[in-house]
Amino acid sequence: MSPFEIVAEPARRALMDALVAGPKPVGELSDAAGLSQPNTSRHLRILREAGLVSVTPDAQRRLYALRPERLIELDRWLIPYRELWRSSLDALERHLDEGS
Amino acid sequence: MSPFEIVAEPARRALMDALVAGPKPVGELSDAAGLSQPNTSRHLRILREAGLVSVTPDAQRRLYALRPERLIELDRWLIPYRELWRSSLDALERHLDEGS
DNA sequence: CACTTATATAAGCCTCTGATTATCTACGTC
DNA sequence: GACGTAGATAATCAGAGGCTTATATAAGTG
Repeated sequence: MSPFEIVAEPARRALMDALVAGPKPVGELSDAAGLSQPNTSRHLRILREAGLVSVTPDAQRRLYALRPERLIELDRWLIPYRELWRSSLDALERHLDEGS
Repeated sequence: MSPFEIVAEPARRALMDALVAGPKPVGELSDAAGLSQPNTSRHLRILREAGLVSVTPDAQRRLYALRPERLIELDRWLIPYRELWRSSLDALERHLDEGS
């Protein structure tokens, strides 16, 4: 599954956003993302298989952590578009500066 | 439809990629993206409704052009993750520099 | 005005995926 | 070793979305 598809799902973005602050067990992620426990596990599994999170067992809990490297692909795809919107924003700015 | 979902679809990324070079009519987009004509029209409609492309009639043709502004949302979402992978890449670099 | 080209829309099918409910496993505690 | 907690998995269901085929509109061309 491509990072694009992974990130398309709001539930998964919510989980990832909750992980930005640091590793968390499933229970906390479930609460933070407002997902049921099984659903949380399912999406975490998808994230894990896509290489976007890692797991380390901690007694009966599992600590999930972000592995953001695969998002670089997304970032690289954005590059040409970024330049486009920059130039259009620049144009707008110039337009405003002219006071016309 | 969120930009995340829009961009999740390979066919739509192909269309957008073809538009980076500049506006194009449907026929060229269809060829460039390797999509059937109706399918091309369908995805272009989705892109249009999401505000990612604009259309200007040109006789019996329709010229589609990129409107990349809405991708800014995607870019902003990436910011915290970008910092994470930067720091991990930096760590790797330091590690290699140490020659250990 | 018939014909062709360019594009849009409609209908239908099929697959994929997300959510829920219920169950199973593993670990810790008393 | 019974019980409670944390998490994973299975089964099922429902809905969304993609692709194709067929048809419609609209604008040029003879």
